[in-house]
Amino acid sequence: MTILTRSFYDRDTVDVAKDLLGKMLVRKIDGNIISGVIAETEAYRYKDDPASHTYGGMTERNQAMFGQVGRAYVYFTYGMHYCVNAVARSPDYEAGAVLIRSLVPKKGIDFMSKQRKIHDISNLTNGPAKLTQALKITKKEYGEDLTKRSSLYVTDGLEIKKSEILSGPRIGIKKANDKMWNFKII
DNA sequence: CTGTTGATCTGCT
DNA sequence: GCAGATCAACAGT
Repeated sequence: MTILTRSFYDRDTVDVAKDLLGKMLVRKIDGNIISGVIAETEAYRYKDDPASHTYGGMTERNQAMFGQVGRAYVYFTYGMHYCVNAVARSPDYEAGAVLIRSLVPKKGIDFMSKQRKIHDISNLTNGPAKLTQALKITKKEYGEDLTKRSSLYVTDGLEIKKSEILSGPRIGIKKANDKMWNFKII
């Protein structure tokens, strides 16, 4: 498995969201290797996207989305949940990131079960806040470099054909529902 | 400072 | 289907 290079994230946020489907998200922690195939993503941009955290400018919380591409943007929401994004945008664009919504567990299923305190594999990482809990991703991973063999990175995975990608409106948001920026594998 | 809202999940009805 | 957990950003006072 080869790690995706910085240039992979150096393109339009929506294109990167599509291309991340089928790739492997790898987490190294306490000597454990945990990995899963990315099965669902959402693109979030900037001024043309009222639903994005960055709409309205940079804040202390969202500054990672304005920073170097290929890094992790982790945010806290609803008082108890973390969600993880990969910073991605074309070079002439100010901000953007891809929310990783769902994984198919591959390695480290024992570790994930322990984190989530459940044994139902199909319920382990099928939601944005579930997968961060399963992979033990917190604000410590804010800004982690996904293009290096660090504690969190993304590698090559399955080949996904265009006909296998389903797009639709993003889930759980009320603004900008005309943007079909949710992508998943059939 | 105060009140509202939210890229969520769980558990109960 | 809906309440509850519980916090950061933001708009308003």
